[in-house]
Amino acid sequence: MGRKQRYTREDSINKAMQLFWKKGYDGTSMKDLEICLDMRPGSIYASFGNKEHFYLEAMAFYVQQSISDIQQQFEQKGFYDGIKFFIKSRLDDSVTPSACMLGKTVSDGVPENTALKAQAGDVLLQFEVLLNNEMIKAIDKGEIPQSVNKTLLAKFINVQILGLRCYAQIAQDSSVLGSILDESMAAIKGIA
Amino acid sequence: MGRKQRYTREDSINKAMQLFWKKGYDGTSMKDLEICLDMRPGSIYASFGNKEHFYLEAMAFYVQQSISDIQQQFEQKGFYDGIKFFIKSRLDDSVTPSACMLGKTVSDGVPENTALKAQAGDVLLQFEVLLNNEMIKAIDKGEIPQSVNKTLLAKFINVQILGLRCYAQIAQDSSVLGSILDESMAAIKGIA
DNA sequence: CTCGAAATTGAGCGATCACTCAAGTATAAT
DNA sequence: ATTATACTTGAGTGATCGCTCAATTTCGAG
Repeated sequence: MGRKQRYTREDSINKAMQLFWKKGYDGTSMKDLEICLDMRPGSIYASFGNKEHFYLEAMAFYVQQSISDIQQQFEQKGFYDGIKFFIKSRLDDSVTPSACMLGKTVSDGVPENTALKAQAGDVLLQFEVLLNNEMIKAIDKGEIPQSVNKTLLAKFINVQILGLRCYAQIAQDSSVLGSILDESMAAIKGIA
Repeated sequence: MGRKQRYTREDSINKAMQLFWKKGYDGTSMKDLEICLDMRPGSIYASFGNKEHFYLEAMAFYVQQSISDIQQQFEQKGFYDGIKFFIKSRLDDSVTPSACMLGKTVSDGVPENTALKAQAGDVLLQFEVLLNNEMIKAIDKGEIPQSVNKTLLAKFINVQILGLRCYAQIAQDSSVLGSILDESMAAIKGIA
């Protein structure tokens, strides 16, 4: 009994994620979301609580997608090339923002919304754990030497991703981005 | 004749810069600025036009300070150590944000305020010209080899700075930041 | 067809936003 | 003192903000 849902939750979160990602937390108004989702305020609040909670869900969705994507890259291409093509696909993508949503969230002003920054920061650090685990697999396969400082390398990779994806926003052509990425990859391999 | 100024322009811009830098464009309200500067809206608008123009001036002030600072570092410490200590002093500074104001501006949402992003992006690219010129001096001094790809190295350095300063916002302790910076510096020297 | 449950709606709330401008105040020359 | 000028003031503008909730619509079960 009861009325049918007009919207699937996942589709709404996906659309909201893209908007939040592009325009940021403060830059996205509820009115923007109403238009983007074709939902009225009452429906949005019934489904997602408030704006902050909605952003948290959107960010969690972003993370889920990113993680499943990079793990797929690792399976297909190994450690180094997995990282390389994960980054490359984001630098080349012209429909979604090139910058990392987590990096943007961490940098985004408003110390009032500490919960958003805290979650973004936490997830960024969790990503290093994922990298750590993948390095262990790569060591088993002999792709990278056992001597590598895994913790440091994971952080260095994070810095490269944040830097490249931030820089991609101002880079003129994508071929130069490819060259910088090559240097970053060389530096990553140099640590091992 | 006429009334004396209660505020010096430079001091007001400096205070506004710190606020904008910390809270971002959207995150900073005119009310925030009124309190921070101890000025009433009329005075602010008479002196600085509107919020967007004020931000542009604050960003220009930020750039001016950064440039004079890094050039001083270059003079005192040479090319590599100049860069290293320029970054290090920003990573360690606990009073101003560790993130680069230009990077934050470029990442900040709101595609409406394209002027802000455009200026931030332009200045970031101009910074590469400054690095280029400094490399030429360093080549003359024999600090770096003539064979270096100056354009690429300048962009790579930009990526390192943006990445490190973004990451600094989530890093727990500063000693690990120093280690990552060391790796970045090794990578920079590796390109030459 | 009736009725209760589930889902959606949108007018409208108080608060805050960027911004304006007529009025007030302090200064130096006359 | 008077006056012209430079500077500051803050109440108030309409617009937009995040958000609420009583009313409406749409469904399945009886």
